[in-house]
Amino acid sequence: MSDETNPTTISNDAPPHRYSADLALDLELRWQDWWDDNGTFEAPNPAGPLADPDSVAARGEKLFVLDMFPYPSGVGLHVGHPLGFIGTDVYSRFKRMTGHNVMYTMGFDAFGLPAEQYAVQTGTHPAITTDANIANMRRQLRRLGLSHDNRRSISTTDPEYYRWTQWIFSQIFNAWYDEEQQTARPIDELIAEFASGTRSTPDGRPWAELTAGERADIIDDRRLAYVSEAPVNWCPGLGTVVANEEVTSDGRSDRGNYPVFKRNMRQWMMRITAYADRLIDDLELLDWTDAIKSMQRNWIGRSHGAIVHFASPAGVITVFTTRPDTLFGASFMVLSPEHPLVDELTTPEQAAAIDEYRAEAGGKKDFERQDESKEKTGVFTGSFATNPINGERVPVWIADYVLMGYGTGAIMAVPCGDERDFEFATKFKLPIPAIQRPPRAWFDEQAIEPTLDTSQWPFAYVGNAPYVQSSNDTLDLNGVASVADGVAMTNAWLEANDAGEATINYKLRDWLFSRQRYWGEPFPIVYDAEGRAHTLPDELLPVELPETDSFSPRTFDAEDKFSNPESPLDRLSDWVDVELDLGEGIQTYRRDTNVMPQWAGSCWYEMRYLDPTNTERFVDREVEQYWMGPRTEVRPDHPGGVDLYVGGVEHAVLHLLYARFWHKVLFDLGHVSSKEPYARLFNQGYIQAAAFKDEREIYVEATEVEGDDTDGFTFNGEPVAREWGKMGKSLKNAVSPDEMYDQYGADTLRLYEMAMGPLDASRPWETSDVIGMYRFLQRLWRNMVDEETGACIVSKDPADDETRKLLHKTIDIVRTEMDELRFNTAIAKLIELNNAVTKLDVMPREVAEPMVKMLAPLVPHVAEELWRSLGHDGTIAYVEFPEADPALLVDEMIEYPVQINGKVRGHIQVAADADQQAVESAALADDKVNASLDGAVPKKVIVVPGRMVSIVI
RNA sequence: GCCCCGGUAGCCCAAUUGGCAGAGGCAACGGCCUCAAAAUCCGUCAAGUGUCGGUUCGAGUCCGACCCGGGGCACCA
Repeated sequence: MSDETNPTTISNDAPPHRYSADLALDLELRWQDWWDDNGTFEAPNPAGPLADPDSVAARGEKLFVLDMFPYPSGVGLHVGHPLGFIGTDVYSRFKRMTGHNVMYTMGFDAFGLPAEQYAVQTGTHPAITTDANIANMRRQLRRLGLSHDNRRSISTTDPEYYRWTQWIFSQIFNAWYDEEQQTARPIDELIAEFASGTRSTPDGRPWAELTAGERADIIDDRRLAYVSEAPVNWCPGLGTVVANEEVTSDGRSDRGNYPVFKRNMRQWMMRITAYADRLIDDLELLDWTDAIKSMQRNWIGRSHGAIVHFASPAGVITVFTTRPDTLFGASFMVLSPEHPLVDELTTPEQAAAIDEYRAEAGGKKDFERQDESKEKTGVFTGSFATNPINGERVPVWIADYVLMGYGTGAIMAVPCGDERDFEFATKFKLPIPAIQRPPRAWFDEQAIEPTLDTSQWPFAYVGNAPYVQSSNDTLDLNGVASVADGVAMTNAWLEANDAGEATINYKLRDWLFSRQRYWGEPFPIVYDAEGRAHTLPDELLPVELPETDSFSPRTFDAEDKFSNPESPLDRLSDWVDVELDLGEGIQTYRRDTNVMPQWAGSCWYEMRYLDPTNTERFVDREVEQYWMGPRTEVRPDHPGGVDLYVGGVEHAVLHLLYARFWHKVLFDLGHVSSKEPYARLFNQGYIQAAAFKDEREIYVEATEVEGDDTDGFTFNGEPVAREWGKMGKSLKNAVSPDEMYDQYGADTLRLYEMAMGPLDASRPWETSDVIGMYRFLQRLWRNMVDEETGACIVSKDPADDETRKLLHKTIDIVRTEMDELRFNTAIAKLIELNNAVTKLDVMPREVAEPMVKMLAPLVPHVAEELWRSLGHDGTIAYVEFPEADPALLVDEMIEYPVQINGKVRGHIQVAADADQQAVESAALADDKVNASLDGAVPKKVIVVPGRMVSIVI
């Protein structure tokens, strides 16, 4: 952009004290320094190293405002990133002015793949690039004027931080889940129960008779963090395993988009499934959007049902079903091709077909098998099982529509009531006995006569309907009114006959917690000569990430699913082998060479903000209680946690689920008083931006595109197509905040981002719109400061009544809107007030002072400057926010619109305290109304007090 | 296919939750200033609320069906 067309470039004759980008730059940098020098935004703690109890008392009610933990990216910020940060800053500043002690800071989630991949490419140690990226991001954020308590900023990569991440891991490792008490407990208590005999061992032998190894096996099986040989997601392209939550629905890694394969491997797992019920049930206590809650419920996937045992030549086959009441209709069984009983069930005649099918299924990725549109396939094993409810002999098949990873990996097929089973039965000519009589309407819809001959049915009937052919000697469902009753009766029968029982099944799997990478937290684990895992004692933490030049895991051809992970730490034998005394005398141990996933550091970071320098504990108890303790005055079952958590919706089932899980473990073990980390969650929208593709479908630099909607867009004279997408490098449509600072200053950028729409809505970025907010600040400035001399020009004369009323109405609305995070409407009201004052000859001080206070949260730099200009010392940050005088909010006269049959036909002025009869009389006396009535007699007159009059004729 | 959001002037967005469709900003147009222009300033214009139907004295708002856009889930037994 050339200087001639830059709207903010001040020409030579511009007044010296006009609010310009240069002036904004000057005062913004000055105030940012001032805030830092004076520790303006340091929040006092009630106890611990940052204790300042007097100040805590003086500040008022506590409030913890939190942004989602940012990753310090190497490419820097674009204007889409700070949307939420500006929102939390405005809110924090507002709350400080309304009597709150606000906890507000920001740290960096700095472990992870991008820094490591960059290190591999450039040979620079990830610690160096990470530090540089953090420094750059701190600079960009500081330039925005965010009111962070900088003493509390942390990085997950700092050994003083990950020391406590490792400590928490040790706590989880040394804990087990007591299903009866529904709580995690220290593992020592489990050992004590076994030792004392209050809990019997799995095989019943006394604890004292077990070998050390047998005892350890029993204990290790119960830990909340455990090593297991289980199917995991192996990603050769990344050279590491990844969690279920990190695999996209098309079977690729969410980072890097590489294929992911199911492989059995020995890996660390976290027993998050123990918390499945509490993670669902406690959603009730949270002030989160229904969208996020339903995503979490969906991911955990709790379904109530029953397991049913079918006898077979290979032993009992257990299935999970949500409809045990349909057991009479189970006419065959289907096992997943991977089911362990398949070999034994397969008859010699069927062996070849089964082998072929299993080889084929095994060669497919999960997502290929889950393609719903594809036709059902399967092979008969040759064996039959026995349906326990009616003794029928049912054929056992295998098919890839049954997944080993859900339920028991085997189903009872009820083709008349399940569409998948119906398709399968139809294709393979298996019997489809009817066990419900569908309603007449259902047959009418299919345009067939009602019949129980299922060969006439086009598909399965799913729903509530009377049972038929559903009885044996001891159970009769025929005539039972509802599915719920049928289920209950069948469950009772199953239990009475040892054929199954009611149960709950979850989609959620345990969390795969180890990664074969370099740039992450090392595990605080060593293995003894028998290969048994031990936690290191707390005094040996942190286990620092060893120095090396070779940060890369061995990666493989992305499709090479038979490759094996090789962690970078494996290669560091000096580090791996370690001599320690863990109570058995000095011995040689081998360190665990995995690192933790990136999510580990973000599972508890908000608590470290509270007490960042504490060397005794991850957070002081009293400090945690103060900032995050349950607020029963808000609601009796308040779970505690952060008061306002702002971030994007993309972490719905990753970070938010993992962090809740860790927090609950810490709660159970008595380390924190809050049972949830984030009491209120607000999902901010995204800033989208136009992106342009040329005819080769390649994105072109958006800033260099010319043209508009109606005439079409061109790039270098060639036509290009517009689309909307998330702002970013890949779409070549990023706008850097630095550009905005140069052109307008940070206050204008802040104001624009807050004014362009509600915080939770996604909206397109329009650089050309930013100038509106800049003009507003310019007008505001001009109303208070002489553009020639820089002198304050507000008048000490009182405001006229009308202006005063407008001021108080504005105060009233702005207070409410800011409290509700509706900054866009608050800004509109402030502009309206300023526009009204602009029309006056002078700005009265009576308006100027409250106006500056109201603007202080939004545009803090210019507000501080004007506050000084108005003759005040110090900062405006803790000045009390204006309160409206209720007497000035009511008008003496009210204008009522008068409707006749729904159309506005006139207006009347009535005293505000007039009763309904008086309003009605005034309406009927109005000339225009009478003219419209034209002699007609009103049938009805409706007076809505304070609103309108409606006449029906 | 299922579950969430959202659809209001050319554009971004308001509308006290059933009460006069407009608060604010951009753009456009006109004017002041200027030799001229930019910037600033002053003023003006603009949609009947995605579609169809219903409830009501009165519907952007409530109900029903559908269309479009964004997000999430999906052979989960």
